Amino acid sequence: MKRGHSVDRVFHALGDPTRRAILDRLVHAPTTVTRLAEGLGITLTAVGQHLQILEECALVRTEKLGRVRTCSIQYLGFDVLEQWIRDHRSLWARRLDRLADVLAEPDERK
Amino acid sequence: MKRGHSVDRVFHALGDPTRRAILDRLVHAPTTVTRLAEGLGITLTAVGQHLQILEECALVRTEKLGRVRTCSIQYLGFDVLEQWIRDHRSLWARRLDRLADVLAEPDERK
DNA sequence: TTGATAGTGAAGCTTATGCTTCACTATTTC
DNA sequence: GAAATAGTGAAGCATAAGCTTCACTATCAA
Repeated sequence: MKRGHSVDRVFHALGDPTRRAILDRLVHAPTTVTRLAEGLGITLTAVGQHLQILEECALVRTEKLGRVRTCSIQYLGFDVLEQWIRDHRSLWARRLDRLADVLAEPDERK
Repeated sequence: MKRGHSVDRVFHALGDPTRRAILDRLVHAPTTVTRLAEGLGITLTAVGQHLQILEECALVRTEKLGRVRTCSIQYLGFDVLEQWIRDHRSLWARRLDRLADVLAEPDERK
């Protein structure tokens, strides 16, 4: 599927438990592809596929030195996520305010 | 797929753009299944399926009165999401602190 | 009571997703 | 240089996800 917008990609990336497990791991310390694969009990290839997705939405950054690729968490993607929540919270709050206004209006019933 | 934990379900639910579109709609005001279907250009059935998922992870609450089901946003699910981010941020911060400690240590090189 | 309206349930279709295997390329290390 | 190590790429596979259609139920309205 074509994932256009960044919000879209971040949520899609985080929708998978294995990818969140990778982040759980990286949040403690950077690590290599092989170590991730060992910890998760999946192949190197599978990890590589997840990493690609995580990199595309700026949740992870990787760097290859020699033959070993080191992965670390990147907070850019998380910011997108937080912004989304903030936006929704503010709309939600505004709606509650409107509701409060209505309720606060003088009782016009007879 | 069996979705066990609530974090798991919330992220999975939010991973789909149509479901986020539903929330975008509901954050402004509660609405009915039919209206949602019209706005999204999909069938009532499809909306019903999405609603079930959104309800299961406490992102939406619905109530059927007569023959019409009214859907409204529910913030319980969002709390799970925010908590997850907070947890990761704090771990991330701790890691940066450790790094800072290391960097702050008196230079022992000769 | 007849007809329209609002939604539900089951089945099936198509595409996406997560994973594996196998072959292959770089790097180290002995 | 030979053997081990770290990772990549292409192909394929099973399952899941998102939809639709069609048949059906429940409610409201004339």
